[in-house]
Amino acid sequence: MAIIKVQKGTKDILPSEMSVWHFMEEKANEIFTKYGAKEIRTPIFEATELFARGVGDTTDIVNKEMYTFEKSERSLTLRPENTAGVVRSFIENGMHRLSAPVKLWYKGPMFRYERPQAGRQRQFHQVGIEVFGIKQATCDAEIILMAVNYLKALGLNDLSVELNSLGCPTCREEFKTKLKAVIKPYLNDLCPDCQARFEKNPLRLLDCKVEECKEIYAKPEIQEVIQSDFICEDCANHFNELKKYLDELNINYSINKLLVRGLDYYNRTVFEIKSNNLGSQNAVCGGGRYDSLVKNLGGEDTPAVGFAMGMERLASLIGEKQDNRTTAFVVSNDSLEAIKLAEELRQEGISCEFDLTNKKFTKQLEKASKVAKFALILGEDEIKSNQVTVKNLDTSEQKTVSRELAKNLFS
RNA sequence: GCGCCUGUCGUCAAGCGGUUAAGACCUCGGAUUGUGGUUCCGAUAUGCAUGGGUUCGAAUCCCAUCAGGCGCCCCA
Repeated sequence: MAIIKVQKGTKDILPSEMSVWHFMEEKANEIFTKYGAKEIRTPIFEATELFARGVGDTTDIVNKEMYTFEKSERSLTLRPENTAGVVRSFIENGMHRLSAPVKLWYKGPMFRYERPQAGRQRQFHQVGIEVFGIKQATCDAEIILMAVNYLKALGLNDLSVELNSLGCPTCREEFKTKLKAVIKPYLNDLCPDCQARFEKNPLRLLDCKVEECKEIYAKPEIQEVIQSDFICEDCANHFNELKKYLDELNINYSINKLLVRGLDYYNRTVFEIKSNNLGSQNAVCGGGRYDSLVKNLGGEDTPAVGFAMGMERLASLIGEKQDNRTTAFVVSNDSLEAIKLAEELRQEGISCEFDLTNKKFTKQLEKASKVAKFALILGEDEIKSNQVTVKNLDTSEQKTVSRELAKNLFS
């Protein structure tokens, strides 16, 4: 009979990898809590409309990557990202009445129907944070600080922060109009993708990888528009303030005018953190400001900033696997005494196993050396004298002591 | 959705049109019989992703499907 396999683009996270995942999750809790953030868990599926209105129905994520299904005449969708869900919860639970800022962090699985490749799956995990209620650039700075410090806490380096400002809807529209005007004469020479982008998302034209397109965008009159600081005075002030904070905080970053981000809700600050040790899917963190999303989803007008990180990508950078051996393994041919001793130790908080099949002594010791740090030898002599021999399986040192003292020897 | 590459035991693999489909690790059993991770024996693919072809003969060549990798698109 054919075996059933994991679905394309999904993966088991196996016991041998679990220490890395616990590490990422514990650090997230530890670091984000330091900044006053609280964890929130929202449902895996939401109304399809939430994502259409939230993420934006011109985006690829909504157009072709969602897992959508019908149930009882409702259209439901597995969340492709968690910002929309968190915003929904923020509105629904009246969190705008809480004292600002409201800082919410989350972790969990997301679903996108994409062609899998290295660093990209159909079910993947993100950790992220959303901060509501602050329009000042201090908040943008603090968000970036949180991201950088979290990555640092994971022991990651060789990362670069890229930053851009998209302006506000008003100045961005002006820029789009100008950009389209200079590019229009060359429209027929552009690649098919770019021709589609021209209407859909002109800002994305700029980072096309096709040579012919790059040549066109390199033309002086187009470069002039691209390099121009199109953003309005308010937006420019906001951006300058953010840069000042980052400079003072010694956070290295580079300005990337081509950094756009694919989700519709961003305005002003956008940023990405990339690793130089990944393949083409090298962004480990993406985020930015989204001042109109809460209002667009029916809430009070509330500014917000957030980011999300891909945990599989982080895990592949952390890499190292930790020792997940059981602490102790009871070696004894008296199963009853063995199970009793093992249970005593578990009550003391020590992880402990013993041989359930009552194999020969040498086999049990061999087994112990494979799965545990210490062997607890419990033979006839030890049982009689209420003692146990504790053997360190790495150093081969051993000591016979009373049962009460045995638990102090594991370290 | 598009382009290129790959698919042999749980894992890493040899194999290049005719072999009993190497080898290593892991796992399991045994020897040494209260001291393991060293050593020594032994077990483990009637099968080469799946389905079709070509051939006297296919893991080896061809086609399709599926899966994986890499790149594009997009994104974490």
